[in-house]
Amino acid sequence: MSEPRRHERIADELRRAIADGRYPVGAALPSEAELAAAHDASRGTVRQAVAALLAEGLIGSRQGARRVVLSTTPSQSFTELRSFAQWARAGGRTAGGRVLASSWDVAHTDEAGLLQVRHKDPVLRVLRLRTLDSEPVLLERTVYAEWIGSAVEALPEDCESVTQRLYDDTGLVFAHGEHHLDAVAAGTADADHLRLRRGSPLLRVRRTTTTAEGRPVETSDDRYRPGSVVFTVRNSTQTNPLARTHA
Amino acid sequence: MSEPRRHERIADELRRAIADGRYPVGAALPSEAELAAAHDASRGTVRQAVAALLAEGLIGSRQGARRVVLSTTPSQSFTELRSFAQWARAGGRTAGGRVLASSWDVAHTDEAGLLQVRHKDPVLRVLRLRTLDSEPVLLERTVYAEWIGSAVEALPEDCESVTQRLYDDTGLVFAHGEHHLDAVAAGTADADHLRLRRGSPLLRVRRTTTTAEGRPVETSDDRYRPGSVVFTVRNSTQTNPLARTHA
DNA sequence: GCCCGCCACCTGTATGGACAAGCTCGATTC
DNA sequence: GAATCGAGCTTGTCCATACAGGTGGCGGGC
Repeated sequence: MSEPRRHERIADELRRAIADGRYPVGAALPSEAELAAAHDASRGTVRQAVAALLAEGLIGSRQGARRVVLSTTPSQSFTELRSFAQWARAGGRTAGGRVLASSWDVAHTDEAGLLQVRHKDPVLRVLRLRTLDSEPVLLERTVYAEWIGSAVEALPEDCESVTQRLYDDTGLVFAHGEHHLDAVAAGTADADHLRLRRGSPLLRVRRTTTTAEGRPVETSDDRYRPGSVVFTVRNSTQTNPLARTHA
Repeated sequence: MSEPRRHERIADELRRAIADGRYPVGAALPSEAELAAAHDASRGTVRQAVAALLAEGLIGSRQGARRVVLSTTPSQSFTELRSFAQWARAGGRTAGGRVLASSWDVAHTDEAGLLQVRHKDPVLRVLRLRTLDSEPVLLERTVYAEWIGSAVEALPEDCESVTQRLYDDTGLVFAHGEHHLDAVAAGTADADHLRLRRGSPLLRVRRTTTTAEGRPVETSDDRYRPGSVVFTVRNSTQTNPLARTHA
C-alpha cells in the first residue's frame, strides 16, 4: 500500500519520524540533498514534501540553515476537523448527536451574504446537540442552503456523522471553511441543553463551509461547553492562517 | 520599489485583484499558462505564487479545474498577529498598554515544558493590560524565559509595542507561535482589570512563541474581553492549520 | 430532448540544472 | 582570548520540459 505520490511518501515519512521522537523539538532535519538521495527523488520533490510540513507548522525553515522541528504533535486533516464524529473516533471517543429542531425559513440578511443566496430565499435551520461519551459538549445552530436542505432533512434524527451521510447520499464534499472564534455567555437555550448555568462562558465558532467549487453549503453557530474542547492553531512568519479581527 | 522576488510580485498582484473585486467570490482565476505569459515567468514560479494564496485560504484549487476565489478578505501577517500595537495601528486604532506586575519566579512544571527549560529555572512573570482606544480589552499573563527576561524587564512600563522594542534592543524576532483557544469565566483579577463582572465569558488564548531557530521565548495566557476581538481561521482539505483537541 | 463519450484544457507530479543569498564554523589575525 | 574573514554547505528562486490525471463542454447517437 505504498503511496503513489512521491512527495507525500517523503512527507509522511518525515511526519512519522517527528512524531516518533526521532527528531525532537529543536532538532535539525536532514538537508534537501540528503533526503533526495535517501528517497531517490529530485530536490523539487523533496521541497514539495517539506513545504507541507511547513504549512502544518511542524517545522521552521530559514535560508541557509537546516530546517528545525518546532512541534511534535501531529495536526488534523480538514475532514477530521469538519466532522465531529470522525474527530471523536480518531480520539478514541464515541460521538452522539440529536436533532432538537428543524424547519424551513427565509434567509436573514447576513445569512444570505454568507450562503451567497438572495435575501429571503428559503433555507433550512437545524438545531443539533452533540455529545461526547454521552456528555453534551456542543450546540450547533446550522443554516443550510436550499439546494442541499432536502438531503439534510432526509437524514435520521440521531445521525452520527452528517458529513459522512451527505457524502454517501449525494456525493457532496465539504472542502473549505472559514471559522470565527470568540466567547459568549450561555443563553437560556444553551444553558438548558448543555446542562450549565445561564451566563456561563461558551466558546463560539461561527463557520461557513463551501464545496470544492466554492459554493457555500452551510453556515453555523457552534457553541462549545468549556473544558471539553480546545482549538489549536500553529503559525509562523512563513505561513499565517490565523487572523485577529475587530468584532 | 518593485519586489525582487518574482513569485511574490505575482502573488501580490493576485491578492490586490481579489481584494479589489476584480475576481469576486466564486470567480475563476486565469490559468497558470495565462499568468505565466502575462508576467513573463515560468509555470513553476506562477505555481509558487498561487500556492501562497492557497495557504491563506483565499483560493481553492482542484486538479483539472481553474482555481476559484473563496474569500476576498485579506489575511494578516504573522507580525501583525503577534504584535498587539501593530495590529491596532493597521486597523486605524490606537493601542495602549501598562505593566501591572512584574517579578522573577521559578518555572512551574508545565511552563518548564513549554519554554524548554528545567523545572524551577528562573522565569520572569509579567501581568500586562492592553487597551484599544483607551478601553481595556486584553489581560496578558506572560512568562518569559530567563535569557530574554532581563531585556523585557528593562522596557518602560507603558511600552506600546513589546515586539518592536525587543527587536530594536536585542534583534530578537518572534518567528513561530502555537495558539490554544477556549473560553473561561473571568476571575476576580480579570473582572477587575477588564471592567466586567466576575464570571463573565472571556476568550482565552494560551500561546507559546519561539525564535526562528525554534527556541521558546515566552508563553502567555491572554484573556480577551468579548465583543471587541474575533479570531479567524480559514482552512480547506488542501491546508488545514486549525485543530480541535480534547482539553 | 437526453445521455454519453470524446477531447481540449488545466492542474498535479516529477526531473534536472543553474545561480543567489544566508548560515555555520573553523582558521586566521590582532 | 576575542574579533574577523572566508570556504563550504544549505535553502531560496527560477527556468524548461514531460507526462499523468481530472474537468468541463461540445457534439453525436439514441
